[in-house]
Amino acid sequence: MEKQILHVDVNNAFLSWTAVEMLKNGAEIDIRNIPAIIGGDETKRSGIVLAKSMKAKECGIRTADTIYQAKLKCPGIKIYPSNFKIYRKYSDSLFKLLSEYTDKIERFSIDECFLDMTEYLMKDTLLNKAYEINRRVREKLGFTVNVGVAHNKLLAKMASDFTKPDKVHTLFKEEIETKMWPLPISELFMLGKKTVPKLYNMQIRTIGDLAKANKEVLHKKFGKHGILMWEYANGIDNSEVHFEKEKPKGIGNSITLPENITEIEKLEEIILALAEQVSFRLRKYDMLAKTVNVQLRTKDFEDTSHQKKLPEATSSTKEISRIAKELLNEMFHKPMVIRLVGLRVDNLVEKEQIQLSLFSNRNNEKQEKLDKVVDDLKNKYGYNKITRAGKMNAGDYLNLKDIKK
DNA sequence: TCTGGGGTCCTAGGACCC
DNA sequence: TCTGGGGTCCTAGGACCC
Repeated sequence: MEKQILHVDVNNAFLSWTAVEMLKNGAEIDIRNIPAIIGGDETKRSGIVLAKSMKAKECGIRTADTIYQAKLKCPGIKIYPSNFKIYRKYSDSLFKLLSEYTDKIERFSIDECFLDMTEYLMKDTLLNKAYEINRRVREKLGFTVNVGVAHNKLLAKMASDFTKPDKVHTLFKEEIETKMWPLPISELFMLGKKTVPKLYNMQIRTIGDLAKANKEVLHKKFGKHGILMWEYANGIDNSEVHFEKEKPKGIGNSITLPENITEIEKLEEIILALAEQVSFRLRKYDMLAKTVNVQLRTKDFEDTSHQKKLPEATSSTKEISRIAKELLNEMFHKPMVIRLVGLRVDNLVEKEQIQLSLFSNRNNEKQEKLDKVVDDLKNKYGYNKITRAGKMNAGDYLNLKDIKK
């Protein structure tokens, strides 16, 4: 049976949400109507554009531009800081409203949802629902969304990306040729900046070109990705709306350092702070990790990473930081100049499953209790207030405000 | 004061086993 | 004296997404 899918995409999410919040707090101006961006902090060397207003877009500003570039393109641009706590709040309000339409919602990202509306079989009914969602979000929540309507997720997502803002678009099978095939391949979901030039060299410029290209040639040249892009170009996507909450497959935190670091001792302090952060999040999910991974980025943007599989899954801060330090020492050699340090854990398993099948040892139990005491304090008084005694506060380097869910 | 941070999935090569 | 070959696990790196 054919599915009925909606894709709901918030227009300029971070900027719109900031605008709504500012208006609520009595602001005179609506930053959606002026050249404005949400940007990182240049003094912390995280100066990139996270979101832009339509007027900023007209200046040629793109997401992920540096703030520096944005100022060149549009002198006088207004810049506002990001605030993920607020984004979460508005994202939740959207999700709640959409939940009135179906339980089968997949939260694809903080500002995008897929809805499986297969219960609305009549095309007119489905379209009416799409328009109703579009209108009610605007009226009740104060920001706008695009809604894409189609028979699968890929086409719904492509549709919501057509003209913006505050629009409803359809992309049914019979519309693929006229609405999607003329678009440049760069518009196709999953075609990024590495693949697009390669396709250009093969004289494949539009999504239509790709749709008509030889599938086997693409397979040979791009592997699985080649098959995927050919299917997407032809509007083929049989994936389901994953409406059930999924456990994370990995958890990581990384930090671009305010200043480059050349001393391994300092890197170790950062690693410790990251380990506290990552293992805290891991324990919040009641999960254990089997793999620890450390990433370094040099001043020249060269990335390296080392990882290690553990003999036993763990969520202990001490254990994770111990492994991470080993990995760091493997990777680091003088005279490296480090810009970014990252720590992530992968191969996660649920704690319950492990504990049933393993003898727990005394030492682990003690460590677990210690971690729990610290976690409870952090949950009660806020993450930043509580740090391990002894060390200088490596957390000072880290931007910890966003990690609490 | 140029280039974030959090994810998922895939690939290729080496080790190891039968 | 001509070096199989398939399968799995692990690691490092890369591509893509928002």
